[in-house]
Amino acid sequence: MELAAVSDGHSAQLHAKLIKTAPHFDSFLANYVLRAYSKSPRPHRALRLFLHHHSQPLAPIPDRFTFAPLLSAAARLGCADTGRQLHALLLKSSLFPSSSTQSLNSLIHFYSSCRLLLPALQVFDEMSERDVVSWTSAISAAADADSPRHALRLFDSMVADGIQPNEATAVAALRSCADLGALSTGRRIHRIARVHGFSSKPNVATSLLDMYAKCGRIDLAEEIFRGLPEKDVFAWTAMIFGLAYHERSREALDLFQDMVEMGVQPDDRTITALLCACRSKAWVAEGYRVYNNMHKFGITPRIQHYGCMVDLLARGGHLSEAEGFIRRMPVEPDAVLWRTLIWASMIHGDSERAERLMEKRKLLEMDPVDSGSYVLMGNVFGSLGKWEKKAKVRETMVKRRTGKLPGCSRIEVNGVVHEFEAGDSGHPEAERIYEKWDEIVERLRVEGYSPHVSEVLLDMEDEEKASQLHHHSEKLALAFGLINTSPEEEILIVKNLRSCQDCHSAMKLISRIYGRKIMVRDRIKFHHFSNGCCSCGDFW
DNA sequence: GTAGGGTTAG
Repeated sequence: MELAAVSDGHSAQLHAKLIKTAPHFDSFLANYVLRAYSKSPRPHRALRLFLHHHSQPLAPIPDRFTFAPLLSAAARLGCADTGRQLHALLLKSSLFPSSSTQSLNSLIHFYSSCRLLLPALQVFDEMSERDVVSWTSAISAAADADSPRHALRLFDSMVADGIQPNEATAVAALRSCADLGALSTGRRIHRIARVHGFSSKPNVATSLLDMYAKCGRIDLAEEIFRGLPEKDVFAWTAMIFGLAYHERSREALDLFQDMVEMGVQPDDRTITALLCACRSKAWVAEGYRVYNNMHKFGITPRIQHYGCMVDLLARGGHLSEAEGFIRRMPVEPDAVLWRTLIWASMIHGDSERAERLMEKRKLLEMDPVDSGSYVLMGNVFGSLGKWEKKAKVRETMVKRRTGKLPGCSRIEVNGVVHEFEAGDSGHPEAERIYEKWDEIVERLRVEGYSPHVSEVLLDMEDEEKASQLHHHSEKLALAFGLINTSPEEEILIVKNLRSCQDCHSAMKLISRIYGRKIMVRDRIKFHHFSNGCCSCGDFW
């Protein structure tokens, strides 16, 4: 009875009483309380109780059930140092290395929660015995740390090791497939889930729905959605996002109406999905309507909602309105938000505004590790013909060694995901890919295509600019796809940035010349290219 | 009496 109260985490008196009676506390009871605290709204109480025990002469002895709740509390609190100390304590304890699998599983999860992928994988690598939770924790860690290819490699190793995936494994692996656009791998996981009978569990079904939508099969996503007997906010939101991603904005907004009529309470992500639907069609009035109605659902706008609104206004050319919107919003704008407006200013030909915002906002100081700001600044200076300034930005970027990839494209062929960067020559088939692209360029030229050299904001000759454009990552991925897929197959390319003008024009023509259906998923929407046209109607 | 798990502005 009393312990049930502890699990609510609200009973301070009971906590004090438990601490006083510590000498009578055996390990079983102590672990029970630690577990209850770690799951409560105040997980730090678990850590405090453990520390208290540690200083007692008759303290309960830590056993194989003790570390998991502590590490889980440290993970929830994001206490990296506390978790590291627990790690050290665990290694020193008599529990290690025997009967430590569960504790080490929690340790993997702890490192992953603190965004420390390498230590998480190191713990996993050094484990003498791994169960399904160890594998799943490692796969989730990789998936969370933007290493979806690594996550899928781990998934394959797990299956090869004869460990059966469960629901949690499927969810983590499906998220990686969704990230990568790895449709055939996603389908394989769907089959596994069906065989094991958990494909209709709400969390798995939502992951499947999301995976199909992000892998270009919105039809299969809808099929799963329709088949769900109970649709919760996760399922509705994932479906609305999917429709928005595929530019079926009207249906996305209508689906939201259905959701509300069904009595399902939207959350802040549902609103984000709606705003994305409005943005992709440049529906300013609809966007404002969604934004102004948020409070009716008890939802306070957050930076992502402001971000969508600014993008909606700025991309539609309402630059001053977007800037005013940023100045009036009650939260501090971040680098992403300023970049959105600066980028839109540049593409709408207002490079002066772009430069003013950039310099005034000290963009590079806001987020010095994200290469996005450097690339954008370089582009703005390029558009103004300020080559020295552009060179200087580039120099700073190299000096600071910013980690993130500026642009890459991925394509799955025969169940394997291939990744390309601009000008990439690292792929084993690089030579064939470049030859293929030369052939494509020749056919494009016959059809009257000329490269959009004005898009290359570098101080160089047109010929060199054309060569730069030709080696954009999505073109390399496409050339690879054309070589390695059969003519009736639809090609899906996943890009981490927005589409560029030249690639967009080229994709349209290639879809006609080669008679292929090509899908490009960029940062914000799907482009379905077919017979010389794109579903986005050339607005993005 | 164990650990991990669905949608998320660019």
